[in-house]
Amino acid sequence: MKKYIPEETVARLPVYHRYLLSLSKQGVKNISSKKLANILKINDSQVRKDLSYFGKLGKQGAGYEVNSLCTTIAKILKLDQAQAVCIVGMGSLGSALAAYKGFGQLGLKIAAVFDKSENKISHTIRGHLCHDIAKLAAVIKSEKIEIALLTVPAEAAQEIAENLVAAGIKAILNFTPVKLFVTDKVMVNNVDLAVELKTLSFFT
Amino acid sequence: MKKYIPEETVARLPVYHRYLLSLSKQGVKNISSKKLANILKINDSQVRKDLSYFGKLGKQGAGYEVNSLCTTIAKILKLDQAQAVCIVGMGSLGSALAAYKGFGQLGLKIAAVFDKSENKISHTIRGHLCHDIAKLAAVIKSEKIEIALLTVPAEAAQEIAENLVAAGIKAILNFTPVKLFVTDKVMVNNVDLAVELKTLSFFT
DNA sequence: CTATGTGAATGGATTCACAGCC
DNA sequence: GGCTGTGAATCCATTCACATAG
Repeated sequence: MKKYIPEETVARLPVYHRYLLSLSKQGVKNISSKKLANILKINDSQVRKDLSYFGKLGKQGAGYEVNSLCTTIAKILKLDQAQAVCIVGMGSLGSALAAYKGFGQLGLKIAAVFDKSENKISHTIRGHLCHDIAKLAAVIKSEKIEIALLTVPAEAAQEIAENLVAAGIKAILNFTPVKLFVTDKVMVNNVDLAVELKTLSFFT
Repeated sequence: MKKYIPEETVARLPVYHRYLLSLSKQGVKNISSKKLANILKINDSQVRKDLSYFGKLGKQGAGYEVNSLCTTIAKILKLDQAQAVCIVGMGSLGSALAAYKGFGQLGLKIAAVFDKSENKISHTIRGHLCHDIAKLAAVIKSEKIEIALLTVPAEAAQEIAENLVAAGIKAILNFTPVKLFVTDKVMVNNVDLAVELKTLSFFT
């Protein structure tokens, strides 16, 4: 078990988990790093090094036991814990996310959604009661929310991010095109469709 | 002008462009790599190195001229060209993307949308006539489409990606959780919400 | 003999540091 | 003085290669 784990490694864990789950359903008992790597089109020592950050999970000569590895990764990623998340900003993207069925499988639960608009507050959107964004801190604390999906307009992003941090949020998935400036104790991941699309068009 | 440009550099260009555009609107004439870097929370020599891949764009002692740099980046990213894109798979995500207003600003135009379902084909979805996915190749060729957004179910992803490549697509933005196996002449970028969310929950 | 776990080597992006120009 | 452009140095993830275990 190492102290420092590269973010790239953590980002591959969900991929390993997804494939191990399907192997498990197919009744496969064991798999080698080489086979796993071939399927995922990566290097086999990458698989071994990634997994070794979390202990000696395999058996020399035999490979990795599918079910137990799957469970171990699920624990590492806290897929067994039903973590509370909130969605801040109920525009078209926020609403679409609120309707996303996959949260449960990911060990996540939408515990609150927020907007500042009068005609959304206190209404139910995609099955979730919309709170006034002014009550962000109170709801985040009472619901013990640690992860926020930020889907507000760009102009509001930085200020609301600061409110989220002050309220005790530990991680933000930022869908706005703004580079958020927050303490590095808070993890920020960015999903920026415009960047993805523009980058692609360079390569055509 | 160098031969090889790191993908990371290309991914930062849209970010530079977005900020330069807002500076331009504010009437700012010049900016130094240091100021730009401070705003974007990156290193100033990173900014200079990135830009230097595309020529000597700045002036020593004076920095970069905002408007001309903005235009130069727009050209590099082909934002001035109205490239044709298609969306393959008109489920909830595909439909949400079809409704996205930002394509025009990005120099992109939705030239076609596809689905295989009888009750979508030949219907108009979010203002776009839905084509039969069986006619993928013909429409891609006639509309000169080079970029595809892939929003089909996971099971179908690899097969359809192969069809897209065969039809002459140059870049795929892959929203499915499947690692696509295609010739490396085709650029593939992945947007995987499940990976983003699971990665975040590790860090809480 | 098979396959893991890991130190060493590699490769590529980031950062430093400074020569050169305004 | 101020600031760019860039070779050199550094940092860090990936890959290699092998000692070790089953």
